[in-house]
Amino acid sequence: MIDIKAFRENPARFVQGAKDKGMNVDFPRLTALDEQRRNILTELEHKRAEQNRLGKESGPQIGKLKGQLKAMAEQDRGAIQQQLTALEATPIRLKNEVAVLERMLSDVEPAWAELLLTVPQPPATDVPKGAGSDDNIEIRRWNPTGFDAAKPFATNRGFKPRTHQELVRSLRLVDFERGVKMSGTRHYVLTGMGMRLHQAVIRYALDFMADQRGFQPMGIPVIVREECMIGTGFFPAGREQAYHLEESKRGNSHDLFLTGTGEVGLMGLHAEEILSLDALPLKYVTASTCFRREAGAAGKDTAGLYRIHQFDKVEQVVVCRADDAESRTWHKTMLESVEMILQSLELPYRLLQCCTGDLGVKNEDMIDVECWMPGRGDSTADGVPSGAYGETHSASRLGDFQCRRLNLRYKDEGGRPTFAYALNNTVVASPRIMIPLLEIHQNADGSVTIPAPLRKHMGGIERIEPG
RNA sequence: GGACAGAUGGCCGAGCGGUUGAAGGCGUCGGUUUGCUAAACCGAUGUAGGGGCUUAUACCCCUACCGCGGGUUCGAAUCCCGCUCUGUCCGCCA
Repeated sequence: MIDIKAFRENPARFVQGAKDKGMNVDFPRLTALDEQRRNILTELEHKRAEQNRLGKESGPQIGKLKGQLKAMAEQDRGAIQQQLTALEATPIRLKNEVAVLERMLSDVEPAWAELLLTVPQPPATDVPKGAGSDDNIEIRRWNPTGFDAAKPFATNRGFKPRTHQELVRSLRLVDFERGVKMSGTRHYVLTGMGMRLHQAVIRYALDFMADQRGFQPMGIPVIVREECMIGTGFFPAGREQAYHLEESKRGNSHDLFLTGTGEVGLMGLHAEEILSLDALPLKYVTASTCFRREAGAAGKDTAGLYRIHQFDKVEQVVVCRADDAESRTWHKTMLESVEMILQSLELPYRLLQCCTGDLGVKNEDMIDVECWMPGRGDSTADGVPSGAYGETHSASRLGDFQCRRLNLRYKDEGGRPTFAYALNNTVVASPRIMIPLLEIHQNADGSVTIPAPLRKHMGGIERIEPG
């Protein structure tokens, strides 16, 4: 959520920000509602102040007179009753006026709040402008020794690559048919060494973050209340992306939602809290199952492990002081962890600075990491895929957008409660990462070499052999 | 699933329908005293919104907040209704 005060002072910044992100927000309506709301509020507060003043002045008198009235004989009550009526006239008038204003407020307030939630965080000033992912700017590439992703796989390795779909079938790592039988399209079953490879990479990433990078490992709920989804900025915009458990229809108090990323659980942890300065920065890492409906992605990446409804992800999150420079430093540090892991797995990758049009509602700066996947891309004349980079990671800086919604604050040096800044970044998401893992490390004989760091999590084997 | 009990500030814990943003205690911060520490004493110590003043802090004023939402009343932490949450006991259970 944006700061409404910042919006009043400089609406142009938010209007431009939404425009650069390619998002439509009814700003004139927001301005109008905000003004109405403020005017009503001001008047209401004046009336209430008057009420309070009278309550102290004439209130006790009224009470005394009412007491006298009770103790009196019928015929003597007239004079006192008159006094009472006079004393009560103004408070009763105020009461009615307040009621009218309150009704007016309840007309504008909900619409105002709802609209405010839809205003996106403006992109950081140095984020390149652009319409969509085609305008993202490559920052750098990395290749393992002996492999150059700029050249075809066959040139690098001396044989034609199999796609991950072919590999998981011949190596019996994934059973798509039974996955679909049980749960429908975009579902799958990990089998045998497929499950072990999946577990190995998740476990390796979590351990790496905990042991080498000082992040606190957490196990968090993946079933959460709506407040968590709104607080982390996934709702209302992404409502269609989340699985919805309609518990209220079964007589329970709250509906629940399956989270699409561990970020929701990690950020929800300290919602509604005021942290002490020395508690920061929070550095959390979690491994959690993620659920995505992939609404609106019909027909896209339908085959294979690329786009699926359920997967596991190791996610890192940092909550730090409201300081732009500090947030940028953490952004680099988090990405460095990702690069260390990808390099240790010997996967070619590149970093992309996302342009304004590719940002979401909640982030002001985002860098995507794409791994080279030999089985992706258009097929060449001989029917072999050309290979292409595919997104495997995403690292976002959110400013205070998320913490503002979550009401997550800390006491700054001067003791003032301040909304913290938040960042999040994929450490590794599997099975998607298994695509480059299998495709890059495949051998001419159809086997796949397991990168050294994963072997101890796979019973010590070095290769997955066909058959 | 059944039966009870409860929800008040950073924490514990009082609170008659009006003078209670809320006693008392603890904690924290500042000060005094003191070889140091400790103790003692004095003072301060919630959040949000709006306004004033200001270059900006500071400061001043107003409003709201005693789980949440309604209601009664001239006036609600206090009375009434609904909801949520927490705890305890019993049952069931991976």
